[in-house]
Amino acid sequence: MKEDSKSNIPTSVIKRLPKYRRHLKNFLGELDKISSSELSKCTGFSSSQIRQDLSRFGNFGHKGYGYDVQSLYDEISEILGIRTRYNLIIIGAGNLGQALFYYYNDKEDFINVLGLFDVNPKIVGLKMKGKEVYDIDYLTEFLANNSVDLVALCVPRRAVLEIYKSLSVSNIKGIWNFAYVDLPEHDKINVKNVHLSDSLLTLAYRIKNIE
Amino acid sequence: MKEDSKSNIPTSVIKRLPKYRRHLKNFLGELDKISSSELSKCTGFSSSQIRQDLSRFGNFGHKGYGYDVQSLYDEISEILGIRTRYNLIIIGAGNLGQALFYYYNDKEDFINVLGLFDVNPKIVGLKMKGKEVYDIDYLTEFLANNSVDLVALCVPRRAVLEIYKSLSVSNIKGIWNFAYVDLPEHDKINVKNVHLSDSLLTLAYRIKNIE
DNA sequence: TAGATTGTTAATCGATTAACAATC
DNA sequence: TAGATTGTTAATCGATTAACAATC
Repeated sequence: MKEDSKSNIPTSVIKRLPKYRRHLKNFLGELDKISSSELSKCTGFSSSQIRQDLSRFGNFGHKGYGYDVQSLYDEISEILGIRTRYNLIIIGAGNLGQALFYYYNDKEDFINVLGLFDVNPKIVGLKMKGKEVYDIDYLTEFLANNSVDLVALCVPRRAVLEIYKSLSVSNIKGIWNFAYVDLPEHDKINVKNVHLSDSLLTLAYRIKNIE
Repeated sequence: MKEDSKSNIPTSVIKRLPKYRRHLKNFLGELDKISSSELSKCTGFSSSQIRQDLSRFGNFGHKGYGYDVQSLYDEISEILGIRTRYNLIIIGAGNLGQALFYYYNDKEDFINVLGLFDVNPKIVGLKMKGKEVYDIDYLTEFLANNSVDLVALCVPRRAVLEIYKSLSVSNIKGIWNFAYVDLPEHDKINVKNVHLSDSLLTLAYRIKNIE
């Protein structure tokens, strides 16, 4: 990694990295090497863009040869910071919270689900695949006594502010927010607002205007 | 709407429209008018950008006054194409499919959920809020006999290809795809790939690199 | 070696911001 | 009217693409 350029990587570049990684993952064990033009075919990004994106982080390729699939995969994983493990809690154990739970629990190496939180007495205390659903009232204490890195926030809009109060004074590093409100900026906590409804609206636009 | 510029609106502009609309919605009934600089404060986009975005679609503002909240909200809804109603089916009635169902069923005017589809015999035949969970084998027939506009695709990756075959020869207008594969381009069907995992990875990057 | 393909520089293209005349 | 704020043009900034020397 080029130390000096670390923090001025444009967001547009970062957003492409997961897609590179996803396709490389498909080729693991199948291909030894891949060229930027082959990677272009499956990702849809231009080969020129791919080469320029990658060269921001180092010289991963070999002239006249291409990129080693396994090591490029590893490098991108490293850049994304997912060769370490993050402890995650899921707040809101409704359908969306459970969907994320079943998707990430024991499936992705870099995610370790510590537990879920909810207000609903009917599900508080249940165990899902060995992980407990805690009462939301226990959140602050839990945050104080456990090393939580990431929070997936899957609660209704009206519940967000109260929960955010607890989160904002904790040591968590990031919030993956699915509630349909933009969470405010925070000095120490990175927030990723995922607004599913917004993506549906852009699809609606395309349906209407681009036939 | 400026007829001639309709189809060359950049994606970057379209992506901002849902956020404008969301904040305007919050102001409905509270405020009569809003200026681009007030809208800038709550959305985080610059007032200059807001004015330029909006002016692509028409002269919605009044000099020296600002924008009428209600009518700007209506105009943006019109631009996004959500003043008509779309018939939606949800394929895959697991946690994610159900989450979308409970969120959109009878809540958003522009979405009308016709039903859900699944392979699991345990849930096929169930009714959720009056809407049935159909057997996936019934999909092709259903598509032929009903006017389906939109499909939310919430099935595991391995099930996607088979389902896509049916969808690609139907009259649907759009696919909101949550499966972790990129669906191919299609002449008549707009595809919106929502890769939640990719957004988690970009959050991981920020946690590692931007403190 | 000859062919292939990277990494990088320069050129192009597009998107954002600044500024201000028009005008309510 | 005077103050406020739009819509639009021009300037700036950033991102993508094209081209090619370096070299495996």
